[in-house]
Amino acid sequence: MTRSTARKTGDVAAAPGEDQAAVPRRLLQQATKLFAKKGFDRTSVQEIVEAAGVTKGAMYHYFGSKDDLLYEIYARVLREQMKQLEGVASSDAPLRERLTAAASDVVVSSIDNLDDSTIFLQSMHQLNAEKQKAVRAERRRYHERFRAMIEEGQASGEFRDDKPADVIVDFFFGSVHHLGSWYRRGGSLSARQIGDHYADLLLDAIRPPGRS
Amino acid sequence: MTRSTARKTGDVAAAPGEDQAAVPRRLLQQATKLFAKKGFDRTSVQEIVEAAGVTKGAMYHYFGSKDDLLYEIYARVLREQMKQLEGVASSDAPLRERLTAAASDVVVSSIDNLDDSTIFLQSMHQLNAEKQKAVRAERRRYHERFRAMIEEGQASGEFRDDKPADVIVDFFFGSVHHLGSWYRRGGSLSARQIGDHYADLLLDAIRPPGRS
Amino acid sequence: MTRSTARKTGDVAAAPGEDQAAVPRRLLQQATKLFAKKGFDRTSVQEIVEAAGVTKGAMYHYFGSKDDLLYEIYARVLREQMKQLEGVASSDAPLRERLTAAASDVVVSSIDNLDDSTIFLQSMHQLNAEKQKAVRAERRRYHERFRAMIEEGQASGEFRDDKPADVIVDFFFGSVHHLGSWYRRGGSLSARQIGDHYADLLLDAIRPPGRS
Amino acid sequence: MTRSTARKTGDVAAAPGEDQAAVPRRLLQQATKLFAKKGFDRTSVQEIVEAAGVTKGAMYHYFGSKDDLLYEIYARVLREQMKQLEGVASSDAPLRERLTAAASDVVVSSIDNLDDSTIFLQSMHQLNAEKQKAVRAERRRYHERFRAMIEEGQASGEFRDDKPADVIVDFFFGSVHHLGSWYRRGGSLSARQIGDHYADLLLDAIRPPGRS
DNA sequence: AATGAATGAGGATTCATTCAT
DNA sequence: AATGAATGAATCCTCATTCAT
Repeated sequence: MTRSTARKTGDVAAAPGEDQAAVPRRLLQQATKLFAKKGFDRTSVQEIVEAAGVTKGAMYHYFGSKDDLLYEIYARVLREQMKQLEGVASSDAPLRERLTAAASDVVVSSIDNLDDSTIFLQSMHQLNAEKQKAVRAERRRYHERFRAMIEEGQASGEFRDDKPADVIVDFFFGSVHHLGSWYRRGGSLSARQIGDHYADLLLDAIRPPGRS
Repeated sequence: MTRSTARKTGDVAAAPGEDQAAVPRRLLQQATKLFAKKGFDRTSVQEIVEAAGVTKGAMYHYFGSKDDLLYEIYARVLREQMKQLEGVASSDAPLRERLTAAASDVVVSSIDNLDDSTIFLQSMHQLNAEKQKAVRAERRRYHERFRAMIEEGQASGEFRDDKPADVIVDFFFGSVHHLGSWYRRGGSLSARQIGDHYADLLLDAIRPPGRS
Repeated sequence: MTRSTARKTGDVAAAPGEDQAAVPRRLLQQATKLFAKKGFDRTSVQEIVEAAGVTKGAMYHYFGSKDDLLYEIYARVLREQMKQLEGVASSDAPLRERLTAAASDVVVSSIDNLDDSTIFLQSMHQLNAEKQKAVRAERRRYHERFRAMIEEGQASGEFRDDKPADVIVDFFFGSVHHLGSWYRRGGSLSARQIGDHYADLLLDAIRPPGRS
Repeated sequence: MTRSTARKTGDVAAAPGEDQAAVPRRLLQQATKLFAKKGFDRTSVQEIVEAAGVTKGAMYHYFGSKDDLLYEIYARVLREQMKQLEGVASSDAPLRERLTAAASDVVVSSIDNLDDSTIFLQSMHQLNAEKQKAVRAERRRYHERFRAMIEEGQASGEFRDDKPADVIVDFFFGSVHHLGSWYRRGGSLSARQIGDHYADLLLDAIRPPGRS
């Protein structure tokens, strides 16, 4: 997402909305790319503003700090993934279908936004304490929503209940968060194929023992 | 100008604890602790040497750079896990037992060295290119050894073969590497219990479809 | 991020002397003085910025490195001497007059900027490879322009041709570059007197044998 | 000189004299090479002792400091050139022959020991004050001996006396000291050829005006 | 005569951030 | 809304030298 390639100013007076937004968005885009590539601490504010074609002053006009940039990146991803999960989880499809879709979707969206996944993996602990707490809280909400589906299946007997649901959730999201460390675009498997494989592995792993 | 293994002046008398430990070992210990807690980039050499009770000069006497410290930490973990895997994988137990043991063991050892796992997760990309390559190469060897067991089972029909073995390996090791981001000592589950759960989940995930 | 020529806030009022001078110029001035006095390696960036009354950050705002400072010093001298030489060499005075003037002028300008001469002598090899190459290239152009005059006279029979022109050039510029190591202001001879002596010595040294 | 290539220990007990001396000599040799190549400040004691195949302790056993090393290099060159000059200058050959020989010889010996020339040029000011004074004093004695010959000729009318003798001396030795900055072994001219050219240029430069 | 571990002071450089304009 | 000069603290690393053995 957020692909929005380089709209140059053009009509200065008219259409103010988009161009106005362009600077913060460009900053976020470039910051994402750079944080993913070099890590948060190894990326200087100077590099970010240069990549975005603005000056430092402009950046500090829109963002309070470098931390803020990272936080905004997280917040957006979190927001989107949460929205997606809620959509799927609360549909009235059968549980197995909902869980499969949720699992596959989060893989696909992680791959579509590989940079964000990478940053999540590597840079979260570099946020200041307060923001880190906020991110963790939001992530927990996400996990809880996901876990609820598993617990639902454990209660109904559809899923094995000899393993704590949160161990299963952490097991699965570990895999998901690590996609950035090995998945390379242009490989032989598409994002959706990986998503389906991962969803299958998860669903099969939690079949009740003795059931096919 | 590194290495200098084991000086041991002959049990000097008093203070048997940390102070006794050789300087390089103390440095590695403290660096591991700090890197895990604050991240590689956020940890200064000054902090490390203070924690280890030596001077900067001493550190640079034994290690060529801060990078080296990180590299040595990786190298040790990698070496140990590889040794462990080789022991288990080449035993003459049945395949499922071998894979179960290998999976459970790597979880247990990751938990026993939680700091190392955390560092692995967060800091590998901060190594310089050359060392990063060396670490990746070693890690690949490890994955390949693990994957060989899965392929063995796929060939014999013991494991499903509708998923590429390396997808399965990455799926599983994603989970393993993430232990550091959620497991807290003193929780309700022991390292071995987590290990067994993870091994079960893996083994069940790769049962051939339609088999219990 | 260098250059920033001439700010001049509008003659602020008091203190017309050094304080007024733009930051980059003050830095260059003090660096020249210090490099000449103590050598490039023995001069710390700290000393330079203190002498210039600015902070380290300010210096790195204008110059990419300590090397850059040295390079700029060279570049300015080289530029000026080249301009001077070109003016003299391409006039339509007789060859001997042109060469005499060029020789005398380069001595006078070396003495007028004794610090620069000293630095040239002592510090060029401390520049990084790339910049050193640039300086050498420029210096070679200078020497070639000078040599061309000598070759012109060798061709016309005005100067001896039993010695390679470039040996003569190196012979003479060795003397010139060494001025900084012995000439002291306030001695009995003025810069112009030295210049005339040196020019005479050169011109007489290259008279054709058997001619007064 | 000081070529003395690598006599390996061999007979340990016997012939103690030479091997004993070998360590300091090797240190001096390697230091000379390194100082010439990288400059005094850019050369670390570590590099020197490694090149010489000894340890730091050994070096500090023989030399009080890094400065000492540099000083010894100077002292040796100075001693040798002075001896050579005295030999030539006090012979009973005609003055012009003596001066020609002295000039040519100092060029040849500078080229034969190009490293020492380079060091002289670049590193003298990096000695501590006291040693620097000693070196300057010795060099002055050398110049004075050389100047005496010129003054002798000025008195007798053999050489021009419209230029101060010391200006002539500085003029000439500037050229000599700069040999290291342009002369490359393997060029088209031998050391002796350069020496003869330089001596000719000097002698012709100081002919009385109007005389061939 | 020689080792090599350890010191501790100092060096160049980077960087997030501020502020006058 | 935006600039860009300036800050100042922190960082990694180098090195000559010492000293117990």
